[in-house]
Amino acid sequence: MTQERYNPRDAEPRWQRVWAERGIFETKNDDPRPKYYVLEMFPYPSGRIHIGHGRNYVMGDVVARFKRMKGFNVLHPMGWDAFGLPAENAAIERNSHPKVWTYENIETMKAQLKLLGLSLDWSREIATCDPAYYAEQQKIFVDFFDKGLVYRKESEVNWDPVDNTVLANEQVIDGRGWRSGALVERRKLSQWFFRITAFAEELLSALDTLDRWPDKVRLMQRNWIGRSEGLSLRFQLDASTTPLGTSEIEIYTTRPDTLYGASFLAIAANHPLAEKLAEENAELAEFIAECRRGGTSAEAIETQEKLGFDTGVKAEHPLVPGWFLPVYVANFILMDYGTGAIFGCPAHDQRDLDFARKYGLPVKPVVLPEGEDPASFGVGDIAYDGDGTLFNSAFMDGLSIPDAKDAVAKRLENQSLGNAPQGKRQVNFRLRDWGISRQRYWGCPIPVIHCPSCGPVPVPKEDLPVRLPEDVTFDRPGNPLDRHPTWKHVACPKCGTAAVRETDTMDTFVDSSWYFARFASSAHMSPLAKEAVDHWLPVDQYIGGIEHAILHLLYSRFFTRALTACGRISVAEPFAGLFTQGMIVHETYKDAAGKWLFPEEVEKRSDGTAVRKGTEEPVTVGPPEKMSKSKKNVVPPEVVADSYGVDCARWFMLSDTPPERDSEWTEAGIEGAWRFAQRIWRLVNEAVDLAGPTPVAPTTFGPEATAIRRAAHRLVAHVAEDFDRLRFNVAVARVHAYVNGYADAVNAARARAGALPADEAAALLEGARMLVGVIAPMIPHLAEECWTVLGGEGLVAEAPWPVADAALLVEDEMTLPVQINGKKRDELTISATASDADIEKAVLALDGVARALEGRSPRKIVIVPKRIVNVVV
RNA sequence: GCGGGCGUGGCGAAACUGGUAGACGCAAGGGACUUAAAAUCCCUCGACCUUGGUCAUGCGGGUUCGAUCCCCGCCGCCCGCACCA
Repeated sequence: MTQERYNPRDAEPRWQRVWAERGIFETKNDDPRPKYYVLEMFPYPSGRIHIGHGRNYVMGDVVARFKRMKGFNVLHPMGWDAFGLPAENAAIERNSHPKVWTYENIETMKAQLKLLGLSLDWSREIATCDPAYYAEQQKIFVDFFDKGLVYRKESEVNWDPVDNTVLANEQVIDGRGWRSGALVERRKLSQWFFRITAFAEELLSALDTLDRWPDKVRLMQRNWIGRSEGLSLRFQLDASTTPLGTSEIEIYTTRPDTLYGASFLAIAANHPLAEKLAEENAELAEFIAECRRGGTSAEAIETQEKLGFDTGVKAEHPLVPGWFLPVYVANFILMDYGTGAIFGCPAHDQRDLDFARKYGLPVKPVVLPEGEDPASFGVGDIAYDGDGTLFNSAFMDGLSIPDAKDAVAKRLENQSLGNAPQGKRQVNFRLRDWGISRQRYWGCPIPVIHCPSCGPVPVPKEDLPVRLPEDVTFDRPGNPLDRHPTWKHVACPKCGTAAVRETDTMDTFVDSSWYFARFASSAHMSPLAKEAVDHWLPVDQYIGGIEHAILHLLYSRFFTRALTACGRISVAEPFAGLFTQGMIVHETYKDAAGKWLFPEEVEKRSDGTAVRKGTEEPVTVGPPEKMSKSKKNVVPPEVVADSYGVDCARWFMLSDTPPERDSEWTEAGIEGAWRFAQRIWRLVNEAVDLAGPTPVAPTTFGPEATAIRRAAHRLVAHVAEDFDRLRFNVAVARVHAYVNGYADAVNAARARAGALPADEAAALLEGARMLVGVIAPMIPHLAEECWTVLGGEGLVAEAPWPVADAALLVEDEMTLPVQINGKKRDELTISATASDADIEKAVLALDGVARALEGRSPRKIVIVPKRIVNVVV
């Protein structure tokens, strides 16, 4: 018999060739079987792939292969999120072109991905930087424009005053530009926005329909959208303290009930009133300039020291005539949220309290926690934001918080300021419209022409795409499109006068907000063919990193709605099922000089120390971290493919760690996978050897054969369940457990004198076939090899999922743990159909129970069906 | 700062989300086979007490016949925060 080792270096490329030659992963849109769309978030072509990228794709591949076996017409495509900042950085650093760099990376990474043996339909491959792709995106932009979903407004960017360029948030390090080191400031720019807030309510409420999304992601989106019900309220300003023309400030609050606890008003540094006041007030102007220092990110703004500036303006309390509150400009108030102005109630808001303490403002509690004495209750360093009853609040005294909110809203709705109600109930969202303008070259051009007489005019669809010019240089900072000698100069499509193109390009999140719909059309179809999109969407299983939980997924949900609103598609939600996988981490290594080393440069000693391979030079081993090029803790797929084979890598990636958690890549782990692969290969060969040529199917099975069959059928049923729930680590554990039992059966069969009875031979072969079917989605190459040995028909990649016989899954006996007062004292094995009375009787007869009872009589016996018995004394 | 998550043996974890805590794997130790090694196979493997117990799921409380799971309060680590993708 062939007891050679399984050789992945021979088998893996061979099977990959067979799959490719037969085109079995190329999906037809007109296939009558039920559809299943599985998609992993497409990669940014950053250079080279490492095994850490692979986990995502391998998990998707298991799903794709499993669903194929289950009889679905599976769509499993791949593409490239190819626009973005790193290509421009590479262009600057190595004086190459972003396009050249990007396509070189795509070529490399595609070859690497192919090594993994993924069942991808490469015929639908896309790259977002392909004009064929972004042409459609520009059409979508024009559709959105026509539908009123695009508009222009001013918003702030990170400005590097030395390089005179806009910086991304990640390019701002500790408030300074990453190249120039200059202090970054916020600067206003006119930019394009998608009106995502038009769908805020729906994006929120539809989260309830996404029952195959992780709760945590839905919660994050809910909080991000941040619907709140509150009151918008206008404060009259003391005319003697304000410049002409400003007589009021409008604020938004979700806590109007605390209005009697107000001690100040605060407005954003870029609030129109602040800017107007600054014209007359040099000190304030200086303060505002100070506020503008630093980046635009919420993180930067909210972690900086809270500062305020008393403008001298006084605002009259709407409920207490003659009570004036000071108006501050504060660096933590965001112009983008609400009205860019708040009233501060220090007793019941921590940020307001910190501010009040800093500037010596009064702190007056108006909500009394239950059980506190109104005479003595005070607030120290911690604001009270809990439940309670209103006090110190005139007509609201004694009311609950919700009742007080209602009462004060009613009062202010009926109170006039100017000719309008002073207060208005208002639903507010934290979600802001999506700014898509980027002052960069390597992105999709925004198809707009700015005409001096017509204003911004969308480029007519027949003139699309607006192509990126390729003759650009990156020898100085700024956007090459803007300084290109000819590209932007065009005639206005409306009136023909000399006009200029928009030189901003789109946020790369736009590219990834519809790519999943692009895959629905095969290569020769139009890029967003409605029929195809409506057929394939939603994606049945989407897999990607948790870092995309909010932005990418929310933008994609918006796009689906906006495209539907434009009549381009009819889809409610883009992703019916979502799974967020963890990263692969690896130890890091540094040599004596502190330089990072690749894992293959390091030799680990049995005493736990490590040295540089082939030397005595000590190496410092660091804790496992996310695989990254910069720290060199990466394992390239080629290295694995050339040694253990990619099946072992796939098996290892699926083993042990739950897929949503980070998983550590270790040499020992991959060795374990190798041993297991060899073990399967040996067992399958041995089973074929023992059972001989395909035996006649027996009609009855003896106890040995039945035991083998029970285990196999149970394996099939359990693993199918595990795959459906994406619990790959549990599936792997089940396969291990099964193989342990199967090996025992093979050993027993071998030890048996004489020929193997036909029923056992048949059971062994069935057990092997089922095993191979079950592992096929996970380690497809080895499975094909085993399938051949077992005489399976065709390819296992195209074989149906094995069918588990329900009759073999039921147990006729059960073993119940027996507890006394919640501690396990004994076990009871009894017929699975035993009644509670039978169980009770049998339990009391147990030795362990009698011993534990020590003559006492049980007070109560809790019987949980098929689970446990607890005797309470 | 705000929002979200995670925490179980030496290590990765499992436990059908209220019912035997530690399945399965890795590492380690012992043994068999071998001239030897590799490979393979068998056994041991949370801690503490000499059977049987006691203690153990980050820490401290609570609810329950029973808590890794639910509630309250801490500690530590990770992710996101709108121009990284």
